[in-house]
Amino acid sequence: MGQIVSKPFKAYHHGDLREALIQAALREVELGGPEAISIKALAKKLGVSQPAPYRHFADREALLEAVTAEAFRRFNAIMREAVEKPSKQSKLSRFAQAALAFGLQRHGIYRLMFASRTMACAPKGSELHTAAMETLALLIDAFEAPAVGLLRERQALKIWAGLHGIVMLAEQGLLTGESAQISREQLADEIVEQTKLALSLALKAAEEKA
Amino acid sequence: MGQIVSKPFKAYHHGDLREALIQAALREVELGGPEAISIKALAKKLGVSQPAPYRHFADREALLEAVTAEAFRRFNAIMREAVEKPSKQSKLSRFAQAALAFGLQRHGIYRLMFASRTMACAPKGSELHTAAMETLALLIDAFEAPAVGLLRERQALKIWAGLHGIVMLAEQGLLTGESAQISREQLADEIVEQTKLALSLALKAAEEKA
DNA sequence: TCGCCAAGTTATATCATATTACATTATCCT
DNA sequence: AGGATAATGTAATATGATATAACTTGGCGA
Repeated sequence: MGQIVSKPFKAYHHGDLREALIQAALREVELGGPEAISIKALAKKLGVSQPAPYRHFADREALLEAVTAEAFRRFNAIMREAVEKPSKQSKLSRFAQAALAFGLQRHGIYRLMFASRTMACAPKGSELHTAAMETLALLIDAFEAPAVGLLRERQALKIWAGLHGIVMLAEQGLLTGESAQISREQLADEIVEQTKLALSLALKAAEEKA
Repeated sequence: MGQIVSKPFKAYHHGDLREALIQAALREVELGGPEAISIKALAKKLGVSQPAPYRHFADREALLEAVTAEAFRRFNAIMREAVEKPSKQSKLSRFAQAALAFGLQRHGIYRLMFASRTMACAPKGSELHTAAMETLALLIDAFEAPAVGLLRERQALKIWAGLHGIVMLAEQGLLTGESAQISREQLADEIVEQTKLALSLALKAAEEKA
């Protein structure tokens, strides 16, 4: 679509600066995380003046929001794909491994989505918050268990928290056990499995009551 | 000790600017997190010139490191106390609840310790990394189970990740389930319990093998 | 085609980090 | 005691980022 690339002699108008900013910012975030985004640097890299971006975004925070939204679009697509793709593992396990891989490999973007001021400030009904809740919905959906909504949701939150914790702690260098290195993937799998077990036990208990 | 307070007429020398900076910074962090620390603002608040802090810290990052170290000292003390204190709950549960409470109530400081660039950059043998590993050691210690070191460590890491995930997601506003609000404390307890269960099952399996 | 408006530009205000050169006090050594 | 010297403060300034104001350009519709 908006491939304006074929214009080396600088036109006064960029073509689609807004989109170009988002894409360039995403690249920066991937490397250095949210704090690596600098309006000034982006403008320079795109060959426009520093204030130009302010025509498209009220301030740095607004740009971050747009970038985060785009990041969520991509991330949720990847998660959806991971869950759909047929494999020997369970949907839940595939979701967990895909999320873990994304969080570790593209950690800058992951942090933007799940550990940034931008998200923390996003109010409950906002586009961003909704996008994040969509991720959660995918996770809940990946539970191939005949569980009541609320019970299943609780387990999903436990898994989400566990995965998030693994990603964040690993990147902080805090997941290194005493002696042996413990596989983060295996840790994630154990969390999935033990939570599945907890769910089935809770279901059995509820059944016996009835 | 260094209570220099009783000197309203400004002396040329502050008395103990280094310590004062750390304490003032801790207060700032408690409210606004790591990024709320501004050398300039701190200097102003303490009534010294902007460059004065640089006599005691090479740069902003160095100050953050010192603040983080102090934060860990306090946090680990609180965790130790929580584990020791006799109560009906298990040590592990007490640890979990205390850590959760700290992470939610003093979230700025928590982030400095467990989700800051400062910590991410701390090399493996550093004071900071060691302090964090001490926290993990306390958690492992709270496991009142006759488990082999490595197996117990794995479970501890799962719990740690789960707790960390709860704290971080909650503060991001992402722990809100669809309809009902789910207690974070209860969620933490469930993680502790299901991990305990996983440990006992793993022990039993290992026993049967022998 | 004329004029308007979206999207650029230059210039500038503000603020934070950090360095340099200078000033003052504390301390230590004879 | 007293003077050199190190420690700790200040003033002045460079650098780099966000953001705003006022001006300019050029595409597009009436």
